[in-house]
Amino acid sequence: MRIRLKRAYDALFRAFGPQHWWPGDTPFEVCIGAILTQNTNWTNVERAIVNLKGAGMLDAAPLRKARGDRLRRLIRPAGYFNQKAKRVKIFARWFGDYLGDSFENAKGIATPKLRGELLALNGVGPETADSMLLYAFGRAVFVVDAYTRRIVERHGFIEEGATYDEIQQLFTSNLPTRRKLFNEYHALIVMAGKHYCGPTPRCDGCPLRGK
DNA sequence: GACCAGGCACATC
DNA sequence: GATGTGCATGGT
Repeated sequence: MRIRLKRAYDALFRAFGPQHWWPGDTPFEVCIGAILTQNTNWTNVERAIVNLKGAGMLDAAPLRKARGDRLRRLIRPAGYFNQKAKRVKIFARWFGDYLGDSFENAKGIATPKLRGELLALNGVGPETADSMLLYAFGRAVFVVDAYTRRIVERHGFIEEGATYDEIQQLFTSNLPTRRKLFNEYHALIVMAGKHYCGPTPRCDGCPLRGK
């Protein structure tokens, strides 16, 4: 399995090249993007982020102060705007209360502890927490999303119906624990998912065939 | 018009 | 513990 996962990575990297993820200017923006992209197309999220940025609202303090109706209007294109407006506010509050509005203050906190804190927030589940940990906090955590599940199930890396934790362990226990590797691998999986491994498979030309 | 997109919380059994 | 449902926009 170790060698299969490495071969799959190499094939994806050859096919797509470096992805330079996460698409976001600041760690805080990455966290907000992680919430906004829940079950939603990224292009819709981008509109919401542009709106927030234009309103000077892509920071913890203004988000905490923002009126609900204003916030909902700004993030509307990302869908589920009622839920997501609450979740973004909750995250911004936690970011101030727990981290004093600075990612620097997370430096001394062990990754499992930090993950637990994130998971305790309403609106932050395993994928959102792990995306934040990897792409905003710089921790070596493997992100499992819908594409990851489809790909590892279809290509027989794991049995169908595996849990989030099991899929995550498939990667973390068979790859060196490197932040940059986890970062790139997840980004490449999303690319493969978009191009070849959607709900209806388009396996012709998929770099993972036979891997 | 159906289906899909980088989930999550909550109710119910 | 497993399963079902609501949440909502914009592209194909």
